[in-house]
Amino acid sequence: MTRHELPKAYDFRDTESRIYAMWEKGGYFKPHNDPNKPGFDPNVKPFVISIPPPNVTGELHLGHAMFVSVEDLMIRYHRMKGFSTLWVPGSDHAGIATQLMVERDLLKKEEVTREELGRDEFVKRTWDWKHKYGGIITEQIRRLGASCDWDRERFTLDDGLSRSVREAFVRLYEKGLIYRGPRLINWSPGLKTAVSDLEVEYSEEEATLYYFKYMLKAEPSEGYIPVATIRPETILGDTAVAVHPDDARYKKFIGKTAIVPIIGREIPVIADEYVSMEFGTGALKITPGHDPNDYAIAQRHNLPIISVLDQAAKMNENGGPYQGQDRFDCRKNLWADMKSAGLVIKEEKYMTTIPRSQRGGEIVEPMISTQWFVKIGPLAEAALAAVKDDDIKIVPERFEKVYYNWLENIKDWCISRQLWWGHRIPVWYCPDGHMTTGRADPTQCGTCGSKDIHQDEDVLDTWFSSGLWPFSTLGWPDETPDYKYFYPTSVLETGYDILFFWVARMIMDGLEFTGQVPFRTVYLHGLIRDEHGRKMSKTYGNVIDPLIVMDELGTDALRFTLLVGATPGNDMNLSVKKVEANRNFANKIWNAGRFVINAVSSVTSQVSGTNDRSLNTNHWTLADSWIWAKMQKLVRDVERLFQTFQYGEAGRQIYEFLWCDFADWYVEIAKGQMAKDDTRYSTIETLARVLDISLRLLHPFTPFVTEEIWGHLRDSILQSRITNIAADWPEALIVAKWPEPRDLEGWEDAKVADFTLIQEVVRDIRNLRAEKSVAPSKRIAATFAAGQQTALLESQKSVIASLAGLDESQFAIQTSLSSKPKDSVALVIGSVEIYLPLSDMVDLANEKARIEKELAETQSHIERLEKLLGSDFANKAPAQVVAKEREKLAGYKETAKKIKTQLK
RNA sequence: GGGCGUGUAGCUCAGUUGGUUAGAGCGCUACUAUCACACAGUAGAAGUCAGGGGUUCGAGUCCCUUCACGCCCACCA
Repeated sequence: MTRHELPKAYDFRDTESRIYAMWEKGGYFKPHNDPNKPGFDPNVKPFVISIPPPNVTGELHLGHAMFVSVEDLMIRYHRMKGFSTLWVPGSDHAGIATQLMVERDLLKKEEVTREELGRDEFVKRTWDWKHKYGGIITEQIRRLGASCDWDRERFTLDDGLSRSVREAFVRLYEKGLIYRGPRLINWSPGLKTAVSDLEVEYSEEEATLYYFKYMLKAEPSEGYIPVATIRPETILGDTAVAVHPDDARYKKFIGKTAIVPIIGREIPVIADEYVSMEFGTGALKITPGHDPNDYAIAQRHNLPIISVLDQAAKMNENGGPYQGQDRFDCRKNLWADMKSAGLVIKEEKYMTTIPRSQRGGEIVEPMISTQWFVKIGPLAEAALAAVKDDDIKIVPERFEKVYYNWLENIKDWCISRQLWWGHRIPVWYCPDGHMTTGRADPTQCGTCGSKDIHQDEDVLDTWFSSGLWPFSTLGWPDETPDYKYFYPTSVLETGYDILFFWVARMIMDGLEFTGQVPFRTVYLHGLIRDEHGRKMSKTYGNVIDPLIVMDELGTDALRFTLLVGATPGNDMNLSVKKVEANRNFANKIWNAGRFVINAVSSVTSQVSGTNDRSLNTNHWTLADSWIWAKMQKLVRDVERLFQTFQYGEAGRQIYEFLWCDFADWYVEIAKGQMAKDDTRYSTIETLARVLDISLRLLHPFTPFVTEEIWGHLRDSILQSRITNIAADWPEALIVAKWPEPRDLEGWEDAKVADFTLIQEVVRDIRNLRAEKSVAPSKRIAATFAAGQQTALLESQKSVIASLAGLDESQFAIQTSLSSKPKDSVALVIGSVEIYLPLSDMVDLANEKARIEKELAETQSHIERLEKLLGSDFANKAPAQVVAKEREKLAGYKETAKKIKTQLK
């Protein structure tokens, strides 16, 4: 069978889609041990991740690329380790975001508002939108190489998940953990809905602090109380003026009556310790309808609550003459009127925190509104305990503190939203106001039997359904085979920015509804910023589009960059340059692979000693032993690093091994070894073995190029006459076995040390040649006086010759020399002296300077080490460490001695 | 106000049980179209590991402290 020549450069465009289709068609993304299929073995360990469901309306951004890279790495690693892996994909209906997008679209295309369409029609249109565009994001996630089980894909509004939501709501309701009532909540006037505390962002901004007079009733001699506010329009909703009980200035006013400016309403002056005497004027206007602190004070003093804003944040009927005005217009007008009335004291610029909507950025108003809440205390306690008791581990650990802090101070969760797109609250009201809920839609009031019932108009916060995600996607509340086998999931991986929004809520919900933690480990990745650490934003124009990056540089390059450039929990700065570097790495893998594959394919005749699948180290050259020892060390290190979630470091080490050890050194030496009959086949075997293992280790990072090359390697091996390669060769790398760390056999350290000396010799000669401007193609003669290393160097003569550009026919290695060869320059490495006949090309004076410089360097090392070894170090440091330093010292001393003889 | 993170080569960053010559990529300098790869190779220059103090035989790594930048949480009008 003839094979096509592999192209010189890796063509990821052609490869990626083909490979992905092959994986999907092969069914490799499915758990190999499926509880729904015959032959299921409950003893096989599952490894499960629920995808953080992207917004169904979303477009792929780097955050998605990050989580897919990390999660796919975890999944692929465990799949290769033999776990029955399941990665559940899906998307989130994203209430507000989606509704807004569809609204905008309708307005643009049909010039129609949702109110004009009506609720049913609007929801239908939104579903149409979802069916049309909902697949885009999942298609884009496939491009990243995500090995999700797409047959188990879920959507937070699909029938099954809607049933989970219903079940969860009813359970909480029945337990008394859900209640409805008027409370002060965050209101978004633009969206006309309540939002939760988490959806409000506070920004430090300059505002105006308005000082004015709160006039007192009765005799004018009693005067006024000065008060300051940032929001004058709320004066209209004041129901008290508060001062500190011990405040000498205002004590006399406590219990008196104040007059609300312009509208003339009478309100009491009260005393409350909350008021700070030092701050502002020391007196506080109390607007319980529009300020959380004032609300709390009003509760204590039984004050009435007056709302002055409507849903669009315009002044309502309590706004007196300002009714109908926008909140900011009212502020201006009211202040002007107060000025005319002589009530104004002064205005001051003031830095303060302004609450803004996370979506849209408009100023959020605290408002009294009737909403649904989850009594979160009991849930939070359990969630707190789960992490404290180590049932759940958070990586990196420092986020546990953040998590504790949030849960310890958590407030009830407002779960109702005045939207149309979402899970409608499953509660029905009769004309008498009785509430009825249930797992099925009721036909009559559960209290009075009235058939005249209507469902609550609100929908649930999107995060209510997201909180159930790890188990709702597996079939809960039914005890499905999937749920029983795959739940709890293994790792929850996401950005630290949604620790509260999502992770904490899943933990609370998981414990509440399933009685188990929803996952064992939380792995938090950082946020991606631009190359200078700035947030990526459209206004800055510094957004990197992962789709474009993948088009231009390949998916593997992007994935490797995100995985290797990041530390868990730390933000990462990304630049296209980095991705380019990793595109080069993919190409390096490709070409190293191409070399090995060609070598394997070149073996067309039966090789003796085949079918020996064990390693026969006796036939190995030094380089063979060295690369094998390095390889095994890498396998051990990668395993250790993976176990501790240090994926970046693992990736770096594989990169370094493949590029520096394997490609730069071993492959170069292999070229020579393959030219000789006695080492040809064992060299090809070693090349193939090392490449195979490297590709396996690298596969979770760069799945496409490794799969492609491995496939060619596999074919070439199965077709060649070399059969004694100890490896399993399944049909695809994605399901190949993860390399198991081997025990050390004892010879490794010595071989590595020997090879390191060869590397030093080669490097020093190359260095000298470069320094002396010897043409790289020129082969030069050499004489070695190698002392104890004579046998070693003699055995590596051709390796040294080819790598250092020596002429093997004029290359002598002796134990010692009676005299220094004439017209030569010398190098000294420990006890090895190297003479190169270059003196015709060099200035002898310079040459002397070079040697003197080397001597000086060596002697400084000697001094340093002698000092070190003369100190307490020798007594107190571990013997091994001391011995290592002693060895070094001996080496330097040897070098110095030899150099000195040169100078004579 | 509380908590956390970061500060290592010109740039972007690694460096997890403290081991004595601090690494990578990019960029820079010189050389090389050699038969895996110029998306490459070889060689090189470049760092008082933010400052100070401490623990230790030994500190980029642990402790204290100062400075700079960033983030999160929090009800002071």
